[in-house]
Amino acid sequence: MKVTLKDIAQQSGYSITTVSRALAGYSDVNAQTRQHIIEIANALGYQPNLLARQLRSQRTQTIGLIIPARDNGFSNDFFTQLILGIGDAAALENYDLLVSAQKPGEEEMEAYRRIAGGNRVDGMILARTRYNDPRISYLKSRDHPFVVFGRGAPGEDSDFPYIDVDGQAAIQVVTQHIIERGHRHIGLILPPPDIAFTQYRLTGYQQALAQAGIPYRPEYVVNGDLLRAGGYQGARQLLEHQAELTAIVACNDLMALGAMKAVQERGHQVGRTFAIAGYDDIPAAEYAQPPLTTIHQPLHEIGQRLVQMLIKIIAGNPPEDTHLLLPSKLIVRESSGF
Amino acid sequence: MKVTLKDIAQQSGYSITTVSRALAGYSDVNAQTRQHIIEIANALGYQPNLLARQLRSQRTQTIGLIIPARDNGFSNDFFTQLILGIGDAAALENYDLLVSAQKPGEEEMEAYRRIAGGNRVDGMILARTRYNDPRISYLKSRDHPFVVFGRGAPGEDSDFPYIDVDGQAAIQVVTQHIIERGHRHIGLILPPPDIAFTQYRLTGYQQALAQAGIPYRPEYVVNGDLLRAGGYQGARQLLEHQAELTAIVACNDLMALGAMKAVQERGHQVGRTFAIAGYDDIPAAEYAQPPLTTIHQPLHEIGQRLVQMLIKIIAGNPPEDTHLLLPSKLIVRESSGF
DNA sequence: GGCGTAATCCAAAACGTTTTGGATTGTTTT
DNA sequence: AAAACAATCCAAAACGTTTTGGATTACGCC
Repeated sequence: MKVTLKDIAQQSGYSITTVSRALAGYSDVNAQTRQHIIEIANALGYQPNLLARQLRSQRTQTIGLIIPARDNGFSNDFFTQLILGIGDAAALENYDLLVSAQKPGEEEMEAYRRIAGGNRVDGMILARTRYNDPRISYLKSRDHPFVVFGRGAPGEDSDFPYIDVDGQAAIQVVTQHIIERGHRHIGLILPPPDIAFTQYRLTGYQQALAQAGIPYRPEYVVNGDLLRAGGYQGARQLLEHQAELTAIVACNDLMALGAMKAVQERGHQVGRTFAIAGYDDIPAAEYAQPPLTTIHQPLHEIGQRLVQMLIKIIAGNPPEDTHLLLPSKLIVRESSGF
Repeated sequence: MKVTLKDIAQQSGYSITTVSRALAGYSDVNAQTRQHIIEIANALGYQPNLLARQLRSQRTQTIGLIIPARDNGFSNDFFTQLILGIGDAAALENYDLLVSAQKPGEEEMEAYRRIAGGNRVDGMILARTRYNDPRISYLKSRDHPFVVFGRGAPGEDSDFPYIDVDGQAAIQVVTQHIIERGHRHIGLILPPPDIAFTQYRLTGYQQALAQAGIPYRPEYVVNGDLLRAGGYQGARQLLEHQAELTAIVACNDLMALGAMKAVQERGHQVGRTFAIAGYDDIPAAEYAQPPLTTIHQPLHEIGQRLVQMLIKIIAGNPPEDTHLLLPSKLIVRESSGF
């Protein structure tokens, strides 16, 4: 049977209060008494009921995280990596993780209401910000602690705590790298337009072009679904209408791999006659043929920082700077040439 | 501020009991009253406090899962895939997931005690069984519902609910496939010996050899750490002392990829003069050069079945068969020859 | 003897639900 | 007119903690 404080109290002859305080280490209980109580607790295999403790103390030591359910059309590589980083960091701080898989949409909002509104967690971590994100408005309106991986889109005011990678700079750097390899006609495969970071990536691309004195041509830019299929289709579309292209930058690795296939099918030699670059540095990027030039984000570190920032916010002393922009790293591999 | 049943009771003039029963849909409350109460609840933005509900009703609608923290030396591809499967299935059944990242060892056991013993979850899912697994003994002794992905090792009695993939058959099939390609000197890179499934894999390998009339030679078998480095080292060791080898079967893809590197460094052409196969079908396997022949496990389906079985056990009516052995699939790619 | 102080203990309230076991009406049946 | 019944409501207990605000005792000091 479950053993409770009451059982220990009866067994030891002390009150529930004293047992509780003995086990919690308060100084107003006699050393011998405490010893005695601890022994009984161990003998009975006492484990505190965390629900009761949480209800009473109004703290859960838990962080909530809602991830997209599988069939949403997005790659999950990204989220699973993030979960690991968050999970590791949370464990170090003695927090657990409450995870719920939901499709974006009404069910997802319902999960936010249930988990955040239902007091199951002390704070939440969101990712992949969308335009006018209803999750953010909800949490803000409820005054529920949260941090976000990803700023709002350029137009929006991002007055919520976030950590982001400077995707604009990253795409600029990778585009610049492609330009340095001698390319002038460079296609771009963007994420869907409702994702908040899409605009930053486009701007980075435009900046690199401008810096090199290459005119920006909108017909070189398409949107993809962040999956391999989207990259494949996007690349085919580009190649069909813009035969002069000799390079493509894709906004994530899966799309880059899809694009690589389309480019190869068209007879180009990726890495020799055609350059391709991605973004994310997923494990498959390293093993692609040719290996994919890409942008590496420190996901594990990001997870840790998200947790640390959230915990400070929960504790009521948010860090001075709740808007963190982390740098990423260009990983040059063979797909962008030699 | 948080709005509770009490607030709705005051606002509406009814008692807390009636408010609770109205919202829960009991038939002993007048239709108009219910309507009125529901309206007030909505107006106030009422969200039930789940901690209180769980404490009172002794059900949490939550499944616990403890994953290895990052620096444990194992690949996490496997676990993250599993989390997604479990998360999706759990969401469908209206369960949430409580995840904690812990290094195997005393801290991990502590987490089991805290989470299972502390009433935070209705049941737990374990994976990667070890010899004489202390987690299993603990949960059994506590009578806490759980299911395991992975049987006990051959010698042990696996009298706990589990779902496993028939790794013995899988390795037999892949070894057989290599033999059919004409190889007679086939190395094997096993997982560490303390993992429960290691023995099954070895047996499958031996069976395939025996079936083909090839003598088993223990010097063809080494253990690796389930990481790329382990595969690399294992393969180097094999090649150094057993120069006659023309093929290597590795017990997971990461080790296979490491082995591939070692083999290539030695001047062999993988897929032509040398065959390599892995196990897991991680995303990188498809993109490896050459693409890796491997074993695909239906991880998403496994996650779903684990959840369904666990939920039945929690409800008190375990399914007839709590020992499920699922088949896997051989994925033939170029690394095993043409 | 009265008073302050320190050490040790505990009853009761509180966290926010759900459930139990009626209580109170009004209506129908005998 | 009494009895049975249906409809509607609710007070109080319970889940297992933590915390508040003392109570009790023993002791030293004036």
